[in-house]
Amino acid sequence: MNAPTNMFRLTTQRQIILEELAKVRTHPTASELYDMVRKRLPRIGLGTVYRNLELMAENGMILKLEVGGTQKRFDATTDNHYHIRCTTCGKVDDIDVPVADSFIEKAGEASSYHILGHHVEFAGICPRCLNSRRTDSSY
Amino acid sequence: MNAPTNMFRLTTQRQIILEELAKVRTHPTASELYDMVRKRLPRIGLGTVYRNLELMAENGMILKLEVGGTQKRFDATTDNHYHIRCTTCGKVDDIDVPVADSFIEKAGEASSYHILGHHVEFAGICPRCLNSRRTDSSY
DNA sequence: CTGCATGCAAACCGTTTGCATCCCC
DNA sequence: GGGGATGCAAACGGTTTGCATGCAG
Repeated sequence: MNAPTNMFRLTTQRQIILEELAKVRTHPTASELYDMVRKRLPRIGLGTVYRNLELMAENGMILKLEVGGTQKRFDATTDNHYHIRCTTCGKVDDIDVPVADSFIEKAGEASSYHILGHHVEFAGICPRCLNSRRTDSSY
Repeated sequence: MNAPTNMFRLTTQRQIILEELAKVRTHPTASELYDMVRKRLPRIGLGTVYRNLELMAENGMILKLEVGGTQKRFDATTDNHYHIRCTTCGKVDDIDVPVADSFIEKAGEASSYHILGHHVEFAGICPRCLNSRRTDSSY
């Protein structure tokens, strides 16, 4: 048999979803991405976006971020890095805190699980939300 | 006015939900907890469980874990500690890796957010799932 | 021609909410 | 008696899925 053809086809939809995701640093949700993609492919279905994001995540082409909040978010940068989520507006940004690979080692010692990876999520309030909170004393 | 009465009443339902949650180390989902509570209060409604878990989380009596996976999980231990989630069966356990408070400091330097906290989640395969995988080479 | 991929819409599942009733203060 | 809490069921929002059609290889 020849070169494995089990790699999925790069259809127009897949290409554009990937392009739009790579364009932004904001880790959009599926429906945010849907809106972005729809500007270029008005007839695409939301199901197609979900299906392909799922597929690409399985293939390691993108990251599915299972962070807090109600919706899943997607990330075109696949190497491990940490995130910060605004507890007020829900936005998720990258944060430039060095990845602590030593964590994996410690986790291996501390647990009987077979460790696969780790993720750090900071919680905070983004500058924009901070600004609109001058009269609030709830933190 | 006298002592603030804005603390909610400790109804039977609330007490039992809290007790059942404190009993286990497994960070149950709302409906797992519902099943546990129902053994003692057969007529309790799922809505009541959700409502009270939400309330208790707001009051800092319990933790709402916004970890990966589709369902939220709850934790009666409120001090910061890290978790590990089995990517196969979805179970979430505590993991005894020391909390890196220095993270908060680094995050403050690295970001323009007002940092509130952080959470570390390890991913792995739990011993039980490892066992039922002898013939699998997918990792 | 054949099969994978798509668009569409309905189903699904976890969670939230409206409302009538209940119960504690 | 009054206000919060409950049980119940319906609504909700995000995600998944079934199916007929479309399109690339």
